[in-house]
Amino acid sequence: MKVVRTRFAPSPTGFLHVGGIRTALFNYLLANQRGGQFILRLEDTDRQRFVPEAIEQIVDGLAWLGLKPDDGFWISGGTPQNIDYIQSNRQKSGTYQKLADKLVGDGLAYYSPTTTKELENLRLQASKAKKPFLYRRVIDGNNSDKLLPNVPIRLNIEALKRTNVEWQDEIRGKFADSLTNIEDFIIIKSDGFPTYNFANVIDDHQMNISHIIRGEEFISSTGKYGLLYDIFKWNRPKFIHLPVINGSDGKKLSKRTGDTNVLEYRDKGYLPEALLNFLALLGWNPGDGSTQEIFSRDELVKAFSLKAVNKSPAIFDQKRLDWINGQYIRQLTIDKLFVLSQSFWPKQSKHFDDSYKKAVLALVQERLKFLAELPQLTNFFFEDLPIDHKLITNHKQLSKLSKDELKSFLRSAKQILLKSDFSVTDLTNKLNELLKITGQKPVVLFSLIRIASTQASASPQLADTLAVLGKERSLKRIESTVNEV
RNA sequence: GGCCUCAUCGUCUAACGGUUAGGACACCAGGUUUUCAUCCUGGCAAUAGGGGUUCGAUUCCCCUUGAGGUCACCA
Repeated sequence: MKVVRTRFAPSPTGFLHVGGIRTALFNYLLANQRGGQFILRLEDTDRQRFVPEAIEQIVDGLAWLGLKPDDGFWISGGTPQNIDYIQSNRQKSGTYQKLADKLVGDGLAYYSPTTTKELENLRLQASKAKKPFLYRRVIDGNNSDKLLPNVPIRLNIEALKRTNVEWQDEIRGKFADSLTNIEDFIIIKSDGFPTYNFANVIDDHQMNISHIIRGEEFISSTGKYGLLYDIFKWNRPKFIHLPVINGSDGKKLSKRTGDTNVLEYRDKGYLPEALLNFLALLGWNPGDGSTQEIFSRDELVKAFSLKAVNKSPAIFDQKRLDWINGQYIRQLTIDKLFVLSQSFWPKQSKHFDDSYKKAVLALVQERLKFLAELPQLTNFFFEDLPIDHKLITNHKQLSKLSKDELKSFLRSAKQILLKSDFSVTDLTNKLNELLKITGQKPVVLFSLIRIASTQASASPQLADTLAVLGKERSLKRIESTVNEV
């Protein structure tokens, strides 16, 4: 049985987005499930669009998600590793040129001197005539025999002496492309770099890749790759084309609809396991009738199967991601959550010790969807907010009360809380006593005390909140509200 | 336009050719002694349309429609 080797082969032209991560994830899952290897290769043959920072971003993104390759390019301690998995380095060593030369020698490829401008013209004419344009050797005329400098090399389709290519997709079945639809595509560009079409086939073969899992945008060019495998008499790997992930509008991901750098999810406080869980369920489902929604990394590895991968496109649903992330946050112990939350606390929290912060965290854990929400949910625990009169005037019941009534309730509250030891149980008892004494409903009294002690529109349970705030701070806030209300 | 892919609730999806078409997110309502949230209960909501095949079609076939991909010296 052949060893399973999958690869993720991004092009360093920009940041990694959710679609790329999902592709990486499925490659990772298959390799891990079959005890194989997951490889990272850098496809940097487009020198125009090359963005050096993208390399580090890709590695950072994968590292954050825990999708570390078993082999291939990586950066460790700032030092690039296995740089022979970078196509530009392989280009330098002549890997691609050698094979292209062989094809030229065999008459299966040729140097094509037709200029870009001439090409543009031909394409324009074809589109005017409503005919598809296909590049063929005759267009070059007699020039193609001469060895010219800085000229691209094209594959000679007619010299292949065949009419079609067949190939198989593991989840979509059989495909057959007529060669009348495949032009003499460029394999080596005029700058000497291979095109993706050429390099990916050579690399996948030389790197012993067994399964190619990539986006469905490659379906229409897979026939070309099949041709190349046949020309070189190489065994083909298995092809798997994943459905696209679209934005919330059902169209291609855009800035507005979720096309964000994965590192932004890290910076917003999404947990890598949650993002992975969410992405795994976009285009895949165990399909065994189970209704499981939350999968740990190990569970995904175990349950994953190519057979259960979907064919239809999925839409990126932020709310579902938030829900899954919330589930993961709730599963965490306070200590673990505390470690993860380090960079998300509001500024004023630096004046407080860890145990206080942990107590706060325990109260907000169940309402966090992502860690960046921490400041807005907890700021009143760390600083005395100015009195916000609207909290009372906009309140259904409180707005009906006079100032004197409000003051009197707050004074009673202060009096009775003064006698509390501020444990949650005692606070609960005292607050209940207060209800009896004043004869007020909880909705009135508790709302009032909550607003006075937090000045926030929402907070955790009253007794819990007061207990964490502590006696001194709570009473001081109630007192100042009495004065200003 | 040529070639190709896809089609179940708004969204992610389940359903050996036989189910009251299931679950989850979202939304709505109620409950858990205040709010927000969590949690619980309930509700709304789908097989794109038309033909076949079959005793029986979400499922198999064809057509239509719709959505998408691709037609680069980008990947």
